[in-house]
Amino acid sequence: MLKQEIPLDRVFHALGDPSRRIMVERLSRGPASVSELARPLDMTLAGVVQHLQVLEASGLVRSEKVGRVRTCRIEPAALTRAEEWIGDRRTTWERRLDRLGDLLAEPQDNVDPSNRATDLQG
Amino acid sequence: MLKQEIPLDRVFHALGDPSRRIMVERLSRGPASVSELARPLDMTLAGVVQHLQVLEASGLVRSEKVGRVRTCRIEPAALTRAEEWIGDRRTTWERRLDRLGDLLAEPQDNVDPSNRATDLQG
DNA sequence: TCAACACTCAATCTTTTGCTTGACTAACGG
DNA sequence: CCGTTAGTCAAGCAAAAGATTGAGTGTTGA
Repeated sequence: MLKQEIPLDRVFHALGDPSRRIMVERLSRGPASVSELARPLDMTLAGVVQHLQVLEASGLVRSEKVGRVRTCRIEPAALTRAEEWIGDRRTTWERRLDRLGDLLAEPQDNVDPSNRATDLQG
Repeated sequence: MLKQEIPLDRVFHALGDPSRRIMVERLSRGPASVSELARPLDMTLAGVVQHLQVLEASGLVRSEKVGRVRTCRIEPAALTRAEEWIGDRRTTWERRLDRLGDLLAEPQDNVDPSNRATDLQG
């Protein structure tokens, strides 16, 4: 297995830096060399390489060197996992709000006390 | 406007910490007090409060104090913005791959040189 | 052949994080 | 009232992060 299931932790952490997000944005438009990634970044090349390492460790980016240029490309799977995590949270609270709505729609008299709205309010 | 457009930067940064993600997970299931949030977190209450501050600064969480208990609840909008950012990246590279597919499907002779696949490979 | 290019590596430095401790305040609850 | 609960605040501290510098390597193109 080449996909060694990198912790979501690293993915979000990697996305937490603005320079790295700019790099990801660029790479979503197509592969790029390290220098290309560095161009918009007011930072030394060495700095960019360090960000690149974080991105690779997070599984968001993959790169390979041919000759003297390293070509980087995005790894969609990692991005998708992060998106899914957020989506899961959304589904959770949406379902909660639905249940809350149902309870409020119910007639006041006829409520099973073992199924109160106690920890649903919000 | 109460929604003062918090930078995506803070949102991703906030999600980059595992303890904070656990807090967000808990809050997506419904509102909670600070102590409740602290329960699964092997950390002092003071530590949790600091994480909470980061979450509030990111717009992911809102809280209000009644009596001596502070009740925290999730702010879905911030989460959605992060999800959308990722979604936008996905759309960008999906479209790119589509264009690439079209080009590969095209007959070799009949290609407009001003519209080459040069920076589409990947 | 050789200068320019595209990195690469290691050391260093500063700032930001994540966390603790300890002292403090303000509700409850009996 | 007074002890417990629930949080708040300010230092302080070790570790991680973001960046720089400077020196070095392998490639490429003229």
